Amino acid sequence: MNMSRFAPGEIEPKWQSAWEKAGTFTATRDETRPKYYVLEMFPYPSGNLHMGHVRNYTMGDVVARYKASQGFSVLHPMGWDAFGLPAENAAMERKVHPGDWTYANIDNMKAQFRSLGLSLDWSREFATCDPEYYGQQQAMFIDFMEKGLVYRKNAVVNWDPVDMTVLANEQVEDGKGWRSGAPVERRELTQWFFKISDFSEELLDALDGLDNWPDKVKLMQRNWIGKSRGLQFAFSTVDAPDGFDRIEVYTTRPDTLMGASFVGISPDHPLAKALERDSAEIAAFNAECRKMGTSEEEMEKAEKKGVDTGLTVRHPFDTGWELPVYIANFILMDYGTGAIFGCPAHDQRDLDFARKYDLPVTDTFVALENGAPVENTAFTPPKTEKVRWLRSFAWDETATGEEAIAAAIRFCEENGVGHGVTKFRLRDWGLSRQRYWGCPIPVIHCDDCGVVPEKKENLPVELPKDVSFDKPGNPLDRHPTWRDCACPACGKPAQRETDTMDTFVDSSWYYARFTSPGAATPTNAADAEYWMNVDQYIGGVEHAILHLLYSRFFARAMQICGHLPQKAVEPFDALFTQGMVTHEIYVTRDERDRPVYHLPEHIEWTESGARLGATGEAVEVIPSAKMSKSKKNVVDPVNIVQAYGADTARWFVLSDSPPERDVEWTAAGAEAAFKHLSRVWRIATDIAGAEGPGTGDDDLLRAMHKAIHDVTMGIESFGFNTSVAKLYAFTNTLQKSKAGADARREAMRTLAQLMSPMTPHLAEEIWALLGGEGLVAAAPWPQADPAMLVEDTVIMPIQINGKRRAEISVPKDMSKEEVEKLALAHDAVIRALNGGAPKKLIVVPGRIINVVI
RNA sequence: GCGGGCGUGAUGGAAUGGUAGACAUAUCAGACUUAAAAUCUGAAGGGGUUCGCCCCGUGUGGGUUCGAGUCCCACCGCCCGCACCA
Repeated sequence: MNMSRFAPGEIEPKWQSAWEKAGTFTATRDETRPKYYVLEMFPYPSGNLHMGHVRNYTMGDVVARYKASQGFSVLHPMGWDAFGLPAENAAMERKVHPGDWTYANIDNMKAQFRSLGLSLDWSREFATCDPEYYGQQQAMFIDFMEKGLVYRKNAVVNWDPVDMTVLANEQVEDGKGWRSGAPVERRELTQWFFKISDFSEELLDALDGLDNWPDKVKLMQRNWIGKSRGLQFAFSTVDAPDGFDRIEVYTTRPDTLMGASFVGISPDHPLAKALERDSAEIAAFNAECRKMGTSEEEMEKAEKKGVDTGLTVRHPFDTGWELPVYIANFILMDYGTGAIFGCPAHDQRDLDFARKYDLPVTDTFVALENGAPVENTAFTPPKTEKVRWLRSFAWDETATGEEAIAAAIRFCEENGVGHGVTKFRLRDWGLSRQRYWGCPIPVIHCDDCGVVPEKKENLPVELPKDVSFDKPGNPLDRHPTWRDCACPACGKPAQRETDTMDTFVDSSWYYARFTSPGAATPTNAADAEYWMNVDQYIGGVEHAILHLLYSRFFARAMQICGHLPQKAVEPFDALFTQGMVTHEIYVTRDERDRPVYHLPEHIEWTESGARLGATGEAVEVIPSAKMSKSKKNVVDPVNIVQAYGADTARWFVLSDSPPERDVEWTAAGAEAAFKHLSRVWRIATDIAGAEGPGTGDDDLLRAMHKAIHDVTMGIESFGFNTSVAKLYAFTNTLQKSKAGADARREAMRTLAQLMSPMTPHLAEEIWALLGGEGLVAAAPWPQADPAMLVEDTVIMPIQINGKRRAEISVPKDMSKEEVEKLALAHDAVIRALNGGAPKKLIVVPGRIINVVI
C-alpha cells in the first residue's frame, strides 16, 4: 500500500459511514448544553446539485462543525422546497406526475448531498409537498383565518387568453404568454391575502434590533416597507360623472401644491373605468394599459403615457384655478389612492409627462444660490437641504423640504384641506395561485354558509393524484370529483377552494418545523423553545426582501396563534448572504449567427485560445456569469466529486473569494485545491514516520498558535477565504519546519483540526493517522495560547509626508518619545529634513510613524 | 424606471483610516529526471535608475485627513431585487 497517496474516493465514504454510525450529527435537545441552530436556505429539488449549492451548504457546514467542536448542541437540518412551477412544466413536457418527478429529484439530489459529507441531521428531513407538512400549513392557515390575518379581495393577474390560464411574471415574455405567444391581459380575480400590512410598522421598527443582519438587507427591507408621511386630500371635480365629484389624492410633497399642473389617475382607478364607457379614446388607452404585465418593473420601464380625460379639478387653494385630469400608465392603483397631482418642477417623471403633453411647469422653490428655473431636469434636492421658496403658503422664504412639508400639512389641516397620513408601500401578500402543485387552501365554498374553513380533523386536504396536464389551466378546477365535499358548517354538498398557496408560504415556516418535524401540530412548544431562534441563517441575497420579510411576518402570525414563543418573532438571529458561483461562457455561432453554447468540459485550451475539443473550432470566451443551464457554463459537482473528491470541491468554494461575493469556478483552481490537499496528506504521512528531536520547536508552536487564532477569527467573521489563506501559510511553515517529531505531530494534528470544518474527510484521516482521540468531528476546538501570540519586537514603518520611506524595528512596548527619537535619527529622515525641523511628527504606537515636512 | 450592492497586479483576492498586493492561480528560472509529469527551491504591480533609490499605481473625477483601497460627493461599468421563478 502506498501510504503517500491521497485517495478521497476511498477515505470519503469511509468517514461518512463512520459519522453516520456514531450519529455524530443527530441533533438532540440537551438542556445542559447551549444550542446552536445553523440553517441554509433549503433547495428547490431541481434534480441536480449545482456549484451554488455546494458553496452555500459548505459554508453552513463550516459553521455547524465549528460550533459543534465548541461544545454546542447543533441543529443543522435539511429539507426540500418542493412545490412550484417546474414540476408542472415537467408534467406537461414529459407526461410525468409532478409528485413523481419531484420525489425522484429529491432522491437524486439527496445522494449527491450525501457525497459532500455535510454534517446534516437527515432524520429531520421533509419536503414541503409531503402531506404531513402541508397539512400542518393548512391548520395554520385556519388559525390565521380565525385571528383575522387572512381575507379575500380582487387582484389583477396575468391572463393568457389562448391558454385560458394565469401566468407567472416569468412566464410573460415581452407582454406575451411564453407558450401560446398570445398578448397577455390583466384580469381581476378574487384572491386570498395575508394581512402583512397590519405589521408594517412593527416589521419596520424591529429591523433595528437585527444587529447581525447585513445593513444592505435591512435597508432594502426598509425601502420595501416604505413608510411615508404625507397629505391626503380631495380635489373637487368639474362636470365629472355622478359619484365622482371628488378625487382623493395622496402626496408626500404637499409643499409643492402651488406647483401642481395636472392630476393623474391610474388606468385601474374607478373614474378611469367609468369614463371609458363614453369615450372610445379612453377605452382604447385603458385597454392598452391593461395589456401590460402586472410587474411593477414593466410598468416603470414603459414609456410614460397618458390621455386627457377632458375633465378638470379645482385647486384646493384657488377655486378659479383648474387643473386637467389625465389617466396615466405609471400610476399604481395599489399605492396611495391611485391618484396623484403632478408637480413637474420637482419630479422628473412629472416633468417628462408635462413636456410631452405641453402642461405648465411652475417652480415652487429654487436653490439658495444661483437658483435657476427648471428646464429639462427637475429640481429635486434632498429634503434636508435649505432652499428658497417662490410659492410658499405657510413657511419662511428659506426652509428645508422637511420643514415645508410639515408646515404644509399643518396649514392644510387647519384650513380643512385634507389631513396628514402615514402610509406604507408594503402591500398585503396575495397567496392565491391557480395551480395544481401547491398546498391546497383549506376552505370550502357553501351556497348557504359562504366561505368556511375545513375542519381540522379533515386535514390534510390532499391533492388528488389522478390529474392530467394535457390542457393548460388548473387541473384541480376540472377534476371530476375532488372539489365535491360536505360543508363543514351545515353538512350540505359544497365545493372546495381550488386555489393553492404561493410557495413562499411553504418556505416561511420550514425553519420552525425543523425543530420538531414529526409533531402532530405545526410545532412542539418545548422543541421550539429549545431550538429557536435560528442562530445563523445563510442564503442568497436574492431573498433579501420577499422570503425574509414573509418569514418575519409568519413568525409573528405563528406567535399570535401559539405556534412559536414570543422570542421567535424574529426567527433569524444572524443572517449571511453569500455570493454566486460563476463561470466563463463558451460560444460559437451557427450558420444564422445565433449563439451556440458549450459545456466547459468540451473546451480545450491551445496557444491560440479556446477551441472546441471535438472539432477544433475556435470558441469565443465571454466573461463570467452566474452558472446557468441555458448558457451551459455549468460544472457538475458530481463530476468534481468523482474526479477530486468532496474535500477538494469544498476547499475550492471556500478559497479565494470572500463568501459574500461571487466566486468564479476555474478548472485550474479545482486542480490546485486538489494538489494542496494532496500535499497536506503527504506532509502528514512524512510526519507520521518522523522520529527524534529537531530545531525550532518553539517557532513552529508559535506559528501554530497564530494559525489557531487567525483561522478561528476567519470562521467567526465569515471570512472563510482568509481562514483558507492562513491554513496555506501554516502548511508552508510546517512543511519547511525542522522541528522535532513531537512538535511537528502536534502541529499537524492541529492543522487537521483547523481544516476539519472545511475538509472533514481528510482531517479525520490525518487525525487517525497521528493518533488523535476519537473522531476529529467530535474533538474540542483548539485554543490559541495568548502568551504564544505576542511578538517582542515590532517593525514600524516611517512615512515622510504620508509615503513610506523606511522602517525601524523596535521593542513592542517602547515609549512614544523613544520611538520619535529613533525615527528622527534615521538616515532617510535626516536626509529628507535636510537640516530643518519637522512640521509635525505622528507616532501611532505599534503601528506607524509619519514625519510631516 | 425605482431600491440595494460591487469595482485592487495577467487572474481570484488580502489589508481595525496607518508598509497596497498576504495567500493562491497562471507565468518564468533553478533542482530532481534519459525525458516528461509530479515534487521541491526561487523570481515577479508598472516605469525609471548613478543600484543609493526615485516616480506612478486600488473603475473615473473631485473632497476630508498628518495619512484614503477604506470616509464623503459626482460619474462610469457590472450584478441582485421589484410583490405569480425559487
